[in-house]
Amino acid sequence: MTYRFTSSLPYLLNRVGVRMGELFSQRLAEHDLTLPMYRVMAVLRQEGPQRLSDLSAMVTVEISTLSRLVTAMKRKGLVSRVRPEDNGRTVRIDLTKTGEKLVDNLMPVAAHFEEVGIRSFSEDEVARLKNALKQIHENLEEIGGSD
Amino acid sequence: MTYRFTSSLPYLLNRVGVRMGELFSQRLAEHDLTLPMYRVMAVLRQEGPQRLSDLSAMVTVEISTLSRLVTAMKRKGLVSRVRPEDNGRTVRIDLTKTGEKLVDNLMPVAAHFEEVGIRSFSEDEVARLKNALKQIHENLEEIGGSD
DNA sequence: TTACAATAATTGCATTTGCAAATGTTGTCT
DNA sequence: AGACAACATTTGCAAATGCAATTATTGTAA
Repeated sequence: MTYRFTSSLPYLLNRVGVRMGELFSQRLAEHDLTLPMYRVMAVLRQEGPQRLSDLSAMVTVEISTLSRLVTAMKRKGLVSRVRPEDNGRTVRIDLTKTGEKLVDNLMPVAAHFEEVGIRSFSEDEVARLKNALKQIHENLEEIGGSD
Repeated sequence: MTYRFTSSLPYLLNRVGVRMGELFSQRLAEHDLTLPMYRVMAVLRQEGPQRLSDLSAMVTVEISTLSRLVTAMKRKGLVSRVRPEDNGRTVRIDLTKTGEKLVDNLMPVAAHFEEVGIRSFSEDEVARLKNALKQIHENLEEIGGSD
């Protein structure tokens, strides 16, 4: 069985990922938002306030990039950035009311695009797909970049 | 049933996609290559010479970005860029012998990482997963960015 | 308590990216 | 043939990204 690049997992993943991102980004642009900004807000909405490094792991974005992104979001009034008095080297990022309202409006839009993508699938198939993606991620976590 | 961002398809897709990319990129760096460069080479290897715009669609990379990327790859001797005499507004990108050998060495490495990711799956499950990803892409293609 | 390692976040700088505008080429309509 | 639209690629420029170095704080061991 020969290896076909266009049937490889990274290729297929990247392709749908980029496509979904493009579609949603067009909507986000109407609110002067970028996809990474939305992701940050969505994580904060779901998980509550986070340290920068934890946020970085959750949204899969380089920490230095994220630091600057948070600065921009703070300027827009979407998040707050506080240094807790009990640990002055960390920073606590939280959603503002504005950010909260915004992300609450946007999540249904994201849900819609997802709906379009999986339109032709049964609930069971969707569940299997998502579990597979989680499992793959776990399998990949096991190798630290050495193997 | 409430919407969970971290269970959403875009999130899960992005997460594994980025992770796989990071792992493979480390290997590519040893050859002074980037992930987009590898993708270009892999597509050319599989599909043969391509016009820039076709290549752009295949690798899901902005055409202007790709134009510059091809320039860099040409400088490295990985690809050639020829303007066909029968159509002077297109450009024909092709792998050089060097590029061909390189990508032939790298594809097994890519296959290995894929293997690690799907280690715990049956062949049948993998096939279903890949079909699902193709199907989702098709479903998303149907909306041109308006809906 | 002082010195030093470890952790967390930010910043400098070079590279990459993406949009829009520009360039060059082919097709079409009169 | 001439004018103009459509297509394919490239380039200008501003914004985003990633790595390495820097700054600041906390933990630890003598």
